[in-house]
Amino acid sequence: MGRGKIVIQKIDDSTSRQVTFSKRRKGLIKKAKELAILCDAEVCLIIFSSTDKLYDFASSSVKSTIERFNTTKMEQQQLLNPASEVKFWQREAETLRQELHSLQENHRHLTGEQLNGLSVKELRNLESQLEMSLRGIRMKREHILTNEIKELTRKRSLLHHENLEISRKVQRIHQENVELYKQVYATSNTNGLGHHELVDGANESLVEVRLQLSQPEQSHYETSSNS
Amino acid sequence: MGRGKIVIQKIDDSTSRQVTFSKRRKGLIKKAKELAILCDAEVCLIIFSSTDKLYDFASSSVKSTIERFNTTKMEQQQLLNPASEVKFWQREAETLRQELHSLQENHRHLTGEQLNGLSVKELRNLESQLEMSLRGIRMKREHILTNEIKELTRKRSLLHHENLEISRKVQRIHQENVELYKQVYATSNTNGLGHHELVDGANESLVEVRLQLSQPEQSHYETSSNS
DNA sequence: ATCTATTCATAAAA
DNA sequence: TTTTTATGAATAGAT
Repeated sequence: MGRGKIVIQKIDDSTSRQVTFSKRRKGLIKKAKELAILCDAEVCLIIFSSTDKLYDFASSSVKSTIERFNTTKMEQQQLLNPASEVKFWQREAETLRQELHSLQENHRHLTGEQLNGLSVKELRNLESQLEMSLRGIRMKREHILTNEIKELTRKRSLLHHENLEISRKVQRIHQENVELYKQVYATSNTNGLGHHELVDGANESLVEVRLQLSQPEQSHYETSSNS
Repeated sequence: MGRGKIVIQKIDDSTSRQVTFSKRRKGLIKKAKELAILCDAEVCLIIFSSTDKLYDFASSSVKSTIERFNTTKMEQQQLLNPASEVKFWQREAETLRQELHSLQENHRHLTGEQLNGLSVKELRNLESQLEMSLRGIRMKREHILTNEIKELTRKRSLLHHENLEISRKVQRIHQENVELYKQVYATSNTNGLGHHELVDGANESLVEVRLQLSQPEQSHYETSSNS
């Protein structure tokens, strides 16, 4: 009941996990209260958050409900002790066996083996179950990819700025070289060196500097790092 | 969430109370499970029905959660003991004082005294709160009246049948009287009694019998018993 | 914390 | 109990 269906599995993002915990805890306690009042029941709810914080609710009191629980369990055991402990474990085993069986069957259905004897409705349910799982997996994947893309975009922008900075520096250095050349040309115009050779030399060093500085910090991602 | 809004108060009809208990218990346990999984929390739920039947759920186990609860409470007390027990009770008192205050204010609002300083939205909420209460009370009253009407209808029908039965009996007696008269008339046609007088006498006794039998068992309701 | 578009839970009836 | 259906509630995601 929200903007979209969700898959029931641990929420990865700790912030939204916290928010959901807050909301659902409130809802759960409200419903526990309502059950107690509407149906005249004794209800007790104990919740430990993932950060070990304790929340509880009890229609009478936690202490008395726990005591009643213990008493009831004791009585059940006493009723059991005389002779029928075997019966209890037989029933327990039967329950577990049934659960196991239905789970095995469900597993066979999910993997697509042994689909015989399923009605159209059951097949539809199966389909939606698989679609839900797929959706959960895809959401997770997309979430990871989105994060990676964000990170790459951030790095790209950083590199871009760095490059601009360096271009400016190189421009300045080039300008300085040109100035230097002019000075040298002006003061030693009579020696054997040609005008063009000196200018070409300045341009070469400029190119070298640009190539050296254009490869800062390698991305730690395995994807291509062309920006 | 159902075919109609309901008021949160003990359900009178034991059958629907049972049905609601069944459904809501299931829903509550489902939500407890979801909270545990989604938010990685430890959740434990203990429910005693109004017929003392025990239902429980725990994300790990009831026993371990109760132990953790006790441990946590102990620690809280130990942290409290050294010097700050006073603080605890101060906070407790402050909380209670605030609850009391807000309840008093709400009471004044509900009774219509002191409505100053309330926004339009708050007044709308107040209205709907009162409407809810009214609805609850009216539903209760109508339920009682419906039951009374049912009961009265049942009694009326009973009385009707009884009356029919008696009418038949009276008819029979009347017939017998007529037969008797005929016999008497036939065997002693010469005495001084007139024909009409005897027939009238039979009719009178018929009327008397009907009146006597038409008022069986008084209704135990305080309402008028005209059927 | 507040707002809504959605999904979910469930009251009533069968 | 369980299923069905119409509706009110809870809440996921966005703000």
